[in-house]
Amino acid sequence: MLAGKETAILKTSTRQRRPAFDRESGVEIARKLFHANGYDAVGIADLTQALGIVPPSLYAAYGSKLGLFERALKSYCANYTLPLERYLRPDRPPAEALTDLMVAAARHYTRDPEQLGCMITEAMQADDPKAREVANGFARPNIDVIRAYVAQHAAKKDVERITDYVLLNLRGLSSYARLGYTAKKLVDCSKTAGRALDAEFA
Amino acid sequence: MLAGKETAILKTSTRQRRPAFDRESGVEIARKLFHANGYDAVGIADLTQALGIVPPSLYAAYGSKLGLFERALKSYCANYTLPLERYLRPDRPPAEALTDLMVAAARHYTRDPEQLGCMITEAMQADDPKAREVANGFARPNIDVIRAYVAQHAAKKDVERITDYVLLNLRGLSSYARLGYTAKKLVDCSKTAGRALDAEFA
DNA sequence: ATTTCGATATAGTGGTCGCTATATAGGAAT
DNA sequence: ATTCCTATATAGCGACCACTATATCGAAAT
Repeated sequence: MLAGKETAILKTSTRQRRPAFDRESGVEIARKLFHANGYDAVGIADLTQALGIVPPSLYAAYGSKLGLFERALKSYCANYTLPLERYLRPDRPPAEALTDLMVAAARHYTRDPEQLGCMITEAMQADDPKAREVANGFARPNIDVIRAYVAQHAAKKDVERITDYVLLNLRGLSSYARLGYTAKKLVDCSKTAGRALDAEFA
Repeated sequence: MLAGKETAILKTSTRQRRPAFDRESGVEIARKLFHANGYDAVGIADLTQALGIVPPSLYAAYGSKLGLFERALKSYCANYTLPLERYLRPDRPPAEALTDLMVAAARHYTRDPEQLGCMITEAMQADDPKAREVANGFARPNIDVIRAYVAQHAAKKDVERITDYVLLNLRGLSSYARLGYTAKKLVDCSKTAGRALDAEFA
């Protein structure tokens, strides 16, 4: 290689060098972007611009777009999901607890107009198969918590059906939140959905 | 321009010319592709390959990707959606009719593993805003049919809430169908959802 | 003071996106 | 037979995609 002389042409005076950026706060910024727009719709350019860095820094820090997304989802799970246990206390009437959970989800999913819906739920529907897989991994523990709670209160043959029903409504709430439905409308939907649970657990 | 001579270099012997393609069957092929994969995930290259044509033919025939998608959705609405009127007969018990509708949707959305869910519902969640707008246009009449049916049987103050609940469950069914849930699971969800309607209309 | 090493910078990779400028083929009209 | 007109063909547009080869900077270690 005789590249030594050529590369020396680079002007050294105009190069601006920033201090190393904070990777944790970078994850938070990425989380907001991914939550607001979805995995597919957020590009590397969007991310680097929002983080105030250039692509190589992003790849050095997070490995790939998917790697950054995974960290963003992890942060979401740790700090921004509904506290399921707060609603699903083992001694509560189950229909009431599950209804409260859905009502809380309705409010949670519409809390911030730039963070509508459930980030995990929406990511499970991404076009990118790897992003879906990551999202499924984060969803599973939460699903298991709900199923385990239902299993404590329903006949064995009904557990899967009731769990599916609750999950399906949560997914509907997330989708409708993203479509712009108001908190009131979604809360009404949750309460209506709860009436089926009243009947199931009567 | 002195391009006359240069372009004469094109070999005229190897050019294969196909007969004009059938635009209506092209729409059907596109409908399947869009339904199976979603608007965003289907590219012009996928479409032209499936139709056996080259891009300029596609644009001459349909104007744009969005134009073709619009025709595909129109075909879907005309020939492949649930016949709402068949379930929502004005003289039926409303909880029964709406439950039947949801059960039928559960089966309909899982009928063909390559055409899972409702094409309109899914398109309303596309990343492309124009595709969403088109989908909303096709969704509205169907929503109105359901709302009008509910309005015939429920108190005025409950119409919107019950309609939203049914629509939210239909959306959930479509999403879960696409995630691979079996027809049986979705039918169970529909029946469970129906129990809320039993209570509402009691 | 010198070396080392990690994090930044510039600049660009090959690939795909939706879309089109231009030319040629073939049938219909004259 | 010549002229149109339409629908095809080749070839490629500029923009964006996720990602990276390479160089230089700056601080820590020696």
